[in-house]
Amino acid sequence: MKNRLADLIANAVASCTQKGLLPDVKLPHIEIEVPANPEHGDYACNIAMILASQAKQNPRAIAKTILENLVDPNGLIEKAQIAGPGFLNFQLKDDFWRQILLQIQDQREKYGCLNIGQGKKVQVEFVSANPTGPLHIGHARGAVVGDVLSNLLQANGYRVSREYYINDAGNQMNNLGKSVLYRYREILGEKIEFPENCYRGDYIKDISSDIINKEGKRYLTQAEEETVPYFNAVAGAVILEGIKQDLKDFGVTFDNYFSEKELYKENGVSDLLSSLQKQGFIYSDGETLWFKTTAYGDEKDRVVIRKNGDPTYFAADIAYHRNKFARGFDILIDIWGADHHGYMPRLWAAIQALGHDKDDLKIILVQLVNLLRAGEPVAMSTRSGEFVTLREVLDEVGKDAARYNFLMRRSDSHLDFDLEVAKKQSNENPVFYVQYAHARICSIIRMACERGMALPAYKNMNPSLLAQPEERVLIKMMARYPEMLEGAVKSLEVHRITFYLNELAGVFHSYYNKNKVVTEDMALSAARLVLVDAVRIVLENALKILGVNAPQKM
RNA sequence: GCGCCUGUAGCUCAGCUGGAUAGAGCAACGGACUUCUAAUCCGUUGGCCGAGAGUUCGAAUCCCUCCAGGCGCACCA
Repeated sequence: MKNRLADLIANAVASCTQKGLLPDVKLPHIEIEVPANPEHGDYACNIAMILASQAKQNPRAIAKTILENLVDPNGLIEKAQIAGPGFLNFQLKDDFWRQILLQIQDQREKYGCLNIGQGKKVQVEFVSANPTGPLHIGHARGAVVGDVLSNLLQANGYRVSREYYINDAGNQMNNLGKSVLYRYREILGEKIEFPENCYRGDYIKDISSDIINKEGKRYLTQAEEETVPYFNAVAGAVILEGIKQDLKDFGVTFDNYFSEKELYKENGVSDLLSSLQKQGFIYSDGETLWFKTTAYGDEKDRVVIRKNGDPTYFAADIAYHRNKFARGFDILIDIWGADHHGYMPRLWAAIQALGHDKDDLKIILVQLVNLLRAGEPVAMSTRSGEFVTLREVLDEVGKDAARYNFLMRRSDSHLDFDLEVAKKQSNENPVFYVQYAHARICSIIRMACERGMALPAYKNMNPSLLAQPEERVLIKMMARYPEMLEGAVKSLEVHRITFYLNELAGVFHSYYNKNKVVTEDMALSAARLVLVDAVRIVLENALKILGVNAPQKM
């Protein structure tokens, strides 16, 4: 829609320059926007003001020249005028707007989706929580953002792979094994003092008891160095299974779980280091190996091999990202908790050293979640075991409300998540507002069927009966859907979908309260049924991207 | 001390990448169910866009300087 108008204007400007009415100016990107004030028409363009300084002419005069040379072969434009400092305001023909309905009915679940990605391969890595404990509410936000972003890109022409990186090779796994062992001993009667770095949650006890039930007390006598690695493996596997199950119930699935351990097995880290060494990015200070990340703007160089000979987490992470690129992805997207932001410059430095563009790796920071219960903050810490798990949130507020809540803010703004509010089935909870709109439309269509009015095909209704101003507003709102999706894809901002949905649902509810869809007037009813069904389709399409259910009844 | 994020209505937040008179939701107040679902709608109240200077036709948006809050600044992950 916007694009077709932009083309007309571009042609008009070109023809003006050709005729010498305008100096030969460089044509800037033509911005078409939807004016906030409906009196300013359906679309507005600021081109005349942009050109004013280059052309050294009064913007209103330029606007006039452009309008005089505007050719509209398909008759889109009802009215065009110059306003304010030099805006071009356009009102499109009603017929043109009504064609949107045809398009929606025609494309159904595909309506709104554009082939922006053109088949590019993109990998989205998210969650990637250490398997040392169940997922908590902080992980949940990243999970939803990653999942919805993947859905969004997939719907718009990208080939998307979702991946979870399992940090199963670091110290924290040892601490996990130890924690299980200490609980094991404790249950079997020993008195234990827990070190600082051990995990205290009840899930550790469960794993310990389970080992006792299956294998008895034989690990009491075995040397700790032998037991811990085994307990690591057992606990890691149990916890990872739990994580997968929680995610699945949250509507989040992955194409691939990538193990850090596997990376080492395949010499990914040592290969990486030797190749960086050849390129001259590695130097030694006698005890440790350093990576010259300052060569690409990092504030200081980073250690890759420690004094004790072990590679750092960073070394493994570079190897991991090299591995990702080697798998043929055109774009990598990492979704991180905002507390890791300090890590970005060094990773960007690393991928540039590997010969990639900084833009090939997009990093989305998701701010931490302040968990509240009835306005009171809830303290959380994985080590102490005091946290609200994703499981508990799912059980308490449900999948749809939880997901929607995480999508109502830009990901880089802090989010207050109040359990009491989220589980209320009331107007404080916007997810129901949107779902209700969908259910209402389904209900109308059901009612129409009962009265013997099956949903008519678009071609069998008379679109010019949709003459109410609210109907025009609804149609314009639906016409904006593809534009909104495009913006969300380009900015990688999924919250825009939620805001759009709230607005669309609002416009519909308002229409519903003012106009009756199914009446004695068969022709009018048919037209309105097609209209509201189009709204239903758009709601359903958008909710599907959010991974939120679109109910037939509420 | 350095870096990143945030600061917009009483509260929680949008603001389409520089546009026209800054918008929603919640809260408060007043109205609308004999009606296709009142989980809804209609109306009213509410603003020095943290502060100051700058860039230009035009700034909540961009540059600079402050102020406040959050988060980082490991041979942890």
